[in-house]
Amino acid sequence: MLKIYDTLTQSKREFKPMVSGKVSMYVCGITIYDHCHIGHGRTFISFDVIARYLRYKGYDLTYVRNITDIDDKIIARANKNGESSTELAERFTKIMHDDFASLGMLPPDIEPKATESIDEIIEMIEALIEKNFAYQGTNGDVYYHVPVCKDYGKLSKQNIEQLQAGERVEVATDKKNSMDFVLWKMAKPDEPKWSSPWGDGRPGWHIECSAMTKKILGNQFDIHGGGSDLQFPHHENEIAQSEAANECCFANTWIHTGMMQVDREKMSKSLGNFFTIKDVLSKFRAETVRYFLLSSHYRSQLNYSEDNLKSANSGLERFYVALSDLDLANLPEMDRSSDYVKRFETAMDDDFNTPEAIAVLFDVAKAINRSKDNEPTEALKLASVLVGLGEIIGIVQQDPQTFLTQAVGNEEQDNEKIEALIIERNQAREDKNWTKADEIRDKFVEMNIILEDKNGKTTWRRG
RNA sequence: GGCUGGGUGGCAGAGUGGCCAUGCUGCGGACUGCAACUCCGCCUACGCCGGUUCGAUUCCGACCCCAGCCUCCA
Repeated sequence: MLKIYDTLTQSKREFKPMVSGKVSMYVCGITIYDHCHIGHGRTFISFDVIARYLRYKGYDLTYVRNITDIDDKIIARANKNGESSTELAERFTKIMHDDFASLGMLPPDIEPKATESIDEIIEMIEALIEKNFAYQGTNGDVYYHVPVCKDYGKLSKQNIEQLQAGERVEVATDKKNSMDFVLWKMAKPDEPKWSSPWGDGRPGWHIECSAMTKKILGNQFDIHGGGSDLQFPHHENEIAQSEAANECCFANTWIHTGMMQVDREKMSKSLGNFFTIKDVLSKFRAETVRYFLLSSHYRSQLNYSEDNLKSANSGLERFYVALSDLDLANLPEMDRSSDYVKRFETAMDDDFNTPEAIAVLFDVAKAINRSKDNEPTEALKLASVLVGLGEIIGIVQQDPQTFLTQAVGNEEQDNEKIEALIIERNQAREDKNWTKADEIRDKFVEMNIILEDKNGKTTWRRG
């Protein structure tokens, strides 16, 4: 039985989709104007694993992840670069796709863009005005009037009075209430714009997600996710807009991921303490990064550090060392009734507990190592479990030798030279010239390469 | 100030009212020409103070500390 922690009710609840066997999931993607950093990677890898596991459980999943491709920051950056906001957004969308793919993420089923949903956005704003949840200010901007929403704050457990008490000084606007937020913003000269009943302009932040969920998944759907920093105000405002406009409950389960930290501080653009996915991939293998991101629970904060990445790499090597020397080409089907599989599923059923699930994989690896020499059939069966379970979370899918010998990040790939030196050393060993053999091995150490003499064969891997 | 989440062994990180987490590192042993890998074994834990209980790291209360949100944010 799958249980998911729901932010709205602050509890783990048994997951029951609205339509038996089908799941609709909407995840807030990014506002695209720059490179993605590893914090983005963390969130979307979490949802990648959630999507993979839902499918493994047999659900027919529709996974939607949007792109917000029009917003003040995009316009500002495009102006600075001397390109159009469309060009900027398209350029970085491509880069994002590459980055996400290199981390082993499967693409979402649908990836809607705000600029392709303007009609739906306008329709929803019209509905909100008609139902008296929104109004047009004297400057032409259209606002959502928060005090009209009687349960505003239910997701983030805030109430309006407290929020107003803590509000920061802001420039004068013609909002009726300081909590009111923009639905439609009038265009200034030379800004991108779409025509609307209120004048040429663009959608405010928040409304695009309400419009896109409705367009693609309907008024109500199973899962809505995103980073925990979106809980307030973004998701709170989505709820306010959608439930008012649709007169219907919005998402049934809310999933929020924990923030990546650097030196115990949130990684963010404004603090400048971020590492882009490309930065990290220049130093570590993509699979190591993925494993690192899954090695803590998706809801907890995760501290970025190179030591943690190195430790993650060592852990992953353990899996591949266990799999090496096995006839992986003839792997049997994974036996889903195996105890390991059951333990893995129990862990994942408990709010996608990947650290616990990975612990099961290490137990499988140990069992493989024990049986490798004397029970090859058993070892191969266990290997099928390791590879099969690894696939569900997107790790341990490479050829072991490839993983263990591939160059890391910026390292030079010089396998031929390595193989030649190994032959030279083995000749020395045959001649019982231990001094020379050890000298050659010292060279390898300098190259950060570890040799292993096993069963009369020498293999190597990068340390 | 309000609202959330959290404080576990050298590090990372799960979890549980009484029994092994797991990984990385370190130490001892087996294996090895020597190593490496692997296997076997070992080490130091549950922020602090009370309470409930036969028994609490796990439940309750107070306190201390950390992070996130309350501005754009994954």
